[in-house]
Amino acid sequence: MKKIDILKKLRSSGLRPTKQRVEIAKFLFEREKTFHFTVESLNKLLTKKSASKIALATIYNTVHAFKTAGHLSEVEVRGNKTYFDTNVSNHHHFYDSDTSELIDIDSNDIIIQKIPKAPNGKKIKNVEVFINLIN
Amino acid sequence: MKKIDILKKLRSSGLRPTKQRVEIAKFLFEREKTFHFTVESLNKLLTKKSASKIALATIYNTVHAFKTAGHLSEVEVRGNKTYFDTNVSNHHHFYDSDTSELIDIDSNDIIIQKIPKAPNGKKIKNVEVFINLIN
DNA sequence: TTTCACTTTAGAATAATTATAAACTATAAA
DNA sequence: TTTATAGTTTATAATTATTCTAAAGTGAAA
Ligand SMILES: [Mn+2]
Ligand SMILES: [Mn+2]
Ligand SMILES: [Zn+2]
Ligand SMILES: [Zn+2]
Repeated sequence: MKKIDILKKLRSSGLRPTKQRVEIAKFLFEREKTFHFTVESLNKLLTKKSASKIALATIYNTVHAFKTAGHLSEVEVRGNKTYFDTNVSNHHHFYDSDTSELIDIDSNDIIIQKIPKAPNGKKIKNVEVFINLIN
Repeated sequence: MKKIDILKKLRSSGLRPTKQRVEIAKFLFEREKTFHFTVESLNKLLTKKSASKIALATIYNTVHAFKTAGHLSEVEVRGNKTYFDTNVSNHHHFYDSDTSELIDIDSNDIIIQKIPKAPNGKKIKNVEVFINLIN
């Protein structure tokens, strides 16, 4: 994904391409592989990488704006930090509690044969599988 | 589960059956169905139910002691609160984000046909399935 | 009974996140 | 181009969940 696409991506979702947003978006979206992060880890990586310092509040604002726009998803893992994911398609995860690392599993790599029906009046929105790892 | 069993349960895991622990244990374990809760919700329910007030720190201490003893498990759900579960066997969950409610799914009610192999050097500890619900 | 390690407790401390409100800026209109 | 303004950033305060601390209290072994 090139810079022009980043600008398009932001503009098309009603987000002004500010210096900060472009920098964060380039960091998050100009990569081959899926990226899982917390706001804290993203902040550290951005501080290390770039010259200009972005306020922590801006990173929170931006990550939430990207999530609302559908450019990031939120993943639930153990712990009290919120994890975000550049993979917004339906997929599953390995979770290595040793390193607190998430690894994507393609939706097609897990097949569920039997599943209970949803309770009274509710519908199934989606199914998420977590495979917890140990050494 | 009767009071004598509660005392046995506590003693057998090296926990002195103090007034507070017995009260919390009775509240948590003397019920037919599985119970999912946060420390905050447990605190509210205990305050409402009982005459004697238990300090919040004690509820945190006790819940963690019970978890360490294997009498409670921790469930990961969306949000930044920690959820606990009186069901300590291997099982899955429906999650109703509308009510923030967890519902147990028996391990046998979900059959996974295809699963990817664990990454290099890692082993699969367990597989957790979350079925997210909508109205 | 006495003793003491274990436990409870109030309050302080920490960690993650959100709110506030003033300064700044992208961009549409003039 | 300037100007106007709604959107954005930022430092800092506030909030929320949880853990820490250290003093007072207590269960149970001796
Ligand atoms: Mn979490
Ligand atoms: Mn959680
Ligand atoms: Zn992912
Ligand atoms: Zn459960």
